Amino acid sequence: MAKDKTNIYDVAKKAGVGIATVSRVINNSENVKEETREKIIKVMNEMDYRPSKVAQNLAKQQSNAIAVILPSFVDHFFVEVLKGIQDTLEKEEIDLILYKINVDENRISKIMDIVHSRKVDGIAAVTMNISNSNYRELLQSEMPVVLADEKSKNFNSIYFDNIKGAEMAVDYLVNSGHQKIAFINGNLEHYNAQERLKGVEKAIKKHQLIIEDKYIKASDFYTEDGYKSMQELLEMPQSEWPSAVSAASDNQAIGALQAIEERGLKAPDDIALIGYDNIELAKYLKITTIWQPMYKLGQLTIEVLLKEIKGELKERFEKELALSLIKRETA
Amino acid sequence: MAKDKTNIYDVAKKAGVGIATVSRVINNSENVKEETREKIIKVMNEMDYRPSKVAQNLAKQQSNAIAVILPSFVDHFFVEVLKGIQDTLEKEEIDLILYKINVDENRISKIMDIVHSRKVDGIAAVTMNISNSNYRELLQSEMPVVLADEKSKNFNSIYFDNIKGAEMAVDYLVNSGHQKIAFINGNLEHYNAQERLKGVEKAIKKHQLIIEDKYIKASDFYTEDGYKSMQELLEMPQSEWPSAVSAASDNQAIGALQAIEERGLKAPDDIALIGYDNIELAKYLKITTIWQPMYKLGQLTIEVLLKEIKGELKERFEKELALSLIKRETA
DNA sequence: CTGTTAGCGCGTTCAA
DNA sequence: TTGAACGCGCTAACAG
Repeated sequence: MAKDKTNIYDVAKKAGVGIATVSRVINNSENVKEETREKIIKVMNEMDYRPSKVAQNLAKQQSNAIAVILPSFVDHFFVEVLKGIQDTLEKEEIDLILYKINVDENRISKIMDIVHSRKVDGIAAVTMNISNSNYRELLQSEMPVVLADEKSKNFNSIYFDNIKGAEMAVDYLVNSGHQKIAFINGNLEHYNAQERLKGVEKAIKKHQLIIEDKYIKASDFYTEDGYKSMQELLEMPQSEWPSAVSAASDNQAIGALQAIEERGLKAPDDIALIGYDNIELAKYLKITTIWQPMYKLGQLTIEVLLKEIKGELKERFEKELALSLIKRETA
Repeated sequence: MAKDKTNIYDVAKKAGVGIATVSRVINNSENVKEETREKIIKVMNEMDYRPSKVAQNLAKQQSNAIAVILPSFVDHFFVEVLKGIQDTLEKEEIDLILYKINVDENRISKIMDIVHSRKVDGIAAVTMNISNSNYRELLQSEMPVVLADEKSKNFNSIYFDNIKGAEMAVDYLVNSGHQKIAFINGNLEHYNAQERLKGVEKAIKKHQLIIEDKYIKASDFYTEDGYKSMQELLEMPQSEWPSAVSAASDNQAIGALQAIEERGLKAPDDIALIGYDNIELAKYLKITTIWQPMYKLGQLTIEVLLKEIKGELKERFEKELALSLIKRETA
């Protein structure tokens, strides 16, 4: 195979200098005579030469790229986080390699694959629940890591208080006069779902109410899950219907809303409904919800990761992002 | 800096073989005695060795990664395309590097940066309007490229018929009895917007109607643009209001819907509204729209790109994906 | 200021 | 079946 890409030797030869000097101008080193620099730049342009990132990576032992690991591309929550990530990354000259790891896969193992590939300088893992697994290997690898949407004592982490969020939702419903409240939760394998259940129970207890098991649903965080759960609720005799429903995600709330409207009912008149996340859809569907600042989560995650990569982070970073209730029309 | 990563030499030494043999088992070469292979695998596991992708890339002159270039992370259109891309890529062991190129940037130049970086084996460029620019350099680079949402005679391309789509929308409105139709277009710098305008004009002419300039708006494809355009329309005397509006994107349609409802009006009773794209939001907001199969676009794009990379594509690939009208409640 | 040389970690002939 | 040696393209001492 004839070599077709011009390399640093070609440039050096044509410019009549050594490759080190060419390398110096590539890397904007100070110690190059202005005259020489200009000449080399001229030659590089003539030959349309650009250094091979791959070779640079190998030599420098760094890649100018980070990995972003997501559990899903479907969920608007993650899309919003991704926006924050991308916008922040755009300012730097750093590539974004996107990985999706499904819930049923061995997360740590997959992440270690990424670590060992040397393709990235750091990893942002979103909602990966690493902390409960055998993360030692990852820790020891000394790869810069930031966990987003997950609290951790061992890694940098930026997270929300799920207990508080769920509690806020129920508080709001109770303060609006509701007593019979149902909770449509996500999959309890998710730590976030467990926490939110705790928050609901805490609030219920605080208000000296009780919540029967039949009012607690748990499937997954998606729209269809919310739809089904709401249907089940509405299949009960009307006298047993909850007067308000709290969903663990806006996606579920949207599904629930569908189920409500299909019955000819309305939120909040017949059944009040509150979501969780504040995805864009919630705004247009006017769903009252708990706002998790996802964009900011992505933004901050990258800022911290970049600092860690540059060695500017002196100690483990840990931060809780504040939640807030967005009052709209469904509750 | 002490070397901390175990490399192929470490493995070879510990296993008492040459690095070539280790390399052979890494790459599943046939010509290795079973006994030797097992021993090497054992050692690799013990040392938790994994080959450096970067070094492999440099040696093999390929990267097992592709670039996906998008104009935006915000737009649901692109998110949907991205889903199709990711799902298709997931089956292969190929990394996805995401690039965003803004409209005001020199696209070809940016793309050539990616080409020369050697970080990817192929490029999927979505809605990049490469064909009108000076693409020769890209063509000559022989980098596998697929253009998505853009028709091209020089690159593999998968696209929609924008003229037909806009025409379908207007046809539908006219057939529903509307005569005074407004068109909220995207930025005319986009080829797609130009085409859609043509489609509208074609349909109007076909039905022997006329469309006054004041009924043709052009800003950008986003929600706020649709909102503003609709506001302008509604600022005219009520007698001059269009009875139906066709928007060039669902985002615009959503904004337009907002403007309509804020005035206490309803679609379709007061003003009929049809969108374009069929993003998820449109479904929940019950917006009648023209469906561009975005997911399929992403899927097919990657399939073609992978074939091209593998050298299985004998000739330039070109395909138009069919549009369809999704009737819902706003028109 | 500049050139030589030795890596970076792996793939791949070419002999053996 | 195997191993030695060279090449991939570039960076980083080191010497000059």
